[in-house]
Amino acid sequence: MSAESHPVIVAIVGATASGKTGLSLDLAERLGGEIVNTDAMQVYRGMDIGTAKLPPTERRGIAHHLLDRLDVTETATVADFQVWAREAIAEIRARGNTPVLVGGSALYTRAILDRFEFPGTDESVRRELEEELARAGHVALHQRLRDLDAEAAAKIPRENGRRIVRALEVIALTGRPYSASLPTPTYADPRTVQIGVDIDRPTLDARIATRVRQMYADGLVEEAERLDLRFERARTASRAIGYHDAAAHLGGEITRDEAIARTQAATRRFARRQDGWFRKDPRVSWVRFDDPDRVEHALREVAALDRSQTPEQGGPL
RNA sequence: GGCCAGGUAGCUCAGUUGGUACGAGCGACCGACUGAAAAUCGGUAGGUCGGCGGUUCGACCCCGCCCCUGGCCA
Repeated sequence: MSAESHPVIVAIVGATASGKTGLSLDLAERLGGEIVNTDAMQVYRGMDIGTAKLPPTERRGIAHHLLDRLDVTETATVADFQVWAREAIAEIRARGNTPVLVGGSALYTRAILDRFEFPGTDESVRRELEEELARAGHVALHQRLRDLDAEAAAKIPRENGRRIVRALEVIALTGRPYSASLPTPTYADPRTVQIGVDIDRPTLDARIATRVRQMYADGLVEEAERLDLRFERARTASRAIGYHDAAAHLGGEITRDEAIARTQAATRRFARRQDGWFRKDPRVSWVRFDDPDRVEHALREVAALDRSQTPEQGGPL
């Protein structure tokens, strides 16, 4: 297949509950697309209600990739996801279909779309640093980082133990300084378009409130009980919003209403953070969540890119 | 109706032995972000300290009355 006929990569971004899913299905239908999940938590099998995973019956016969890939006891990582997603995109394009990425994990999306390389990891190095963090505290570790890599230390807050540990890990592994800031966004494949779903906060907050209540009606508490996401056995999956609140209610620590309120608040905060990520990316084209012509607008963006790119510029990933 | 406890930031509560609140957590708002990212972390804005009178140089803290909340007794 020649480069110029390679379908454009489309990514739908935006806050949770903004309406990304519906738009992505419409676009996939119109473009001959397949969906690639870019949500860090929907990769887990069994985490359905709490992650608002689209049930198979509602997928309109469109292929969905990178859902249900891991057991909750496994650790999801951006680096793995980057590889999987790029493989999926290449396969979809090889079939002549358009990859439509959908999800709210901004770092995942950037890692897939942009030139973005991860320096590697080592379990024992990491564990040692984490133990040291717990033992000596973040001030001591930050001091050490400053001795080894003053530039990284200046960019990573002293209080952020997590990022300090990662910086020290990379330095230990590569012997080189750690780049503590994000690279200038550059698409790995120029034939990429990002569509953001724009929604006002009062409406978004109302949707989040409704969604969480619906999750409880649909059996989130039972799902949480079934999955048993204790941190010791589900290091990453246990961090998903909603499950610990449901578990706390299950354990009688808080009422159902308190659990719902907490999850709604956490989801709101999450949505704000997501929005911040996508808003500052100038490459995103925004469509209003309630614009009757949003699908047409999005299609126009894709078509515009198709026209403007020459074959030489648009190589496959 | 009587007694007790309490009314301090949007919420839950600290606190001042009378000298114009170091308030805290949560929330809200803004921001950072390269292998857990639905994570991790930083910053900012919010208070006539229930109301009205009194005592005092000065009261959120003392006195009186009133209103509200919870509990107990009738």
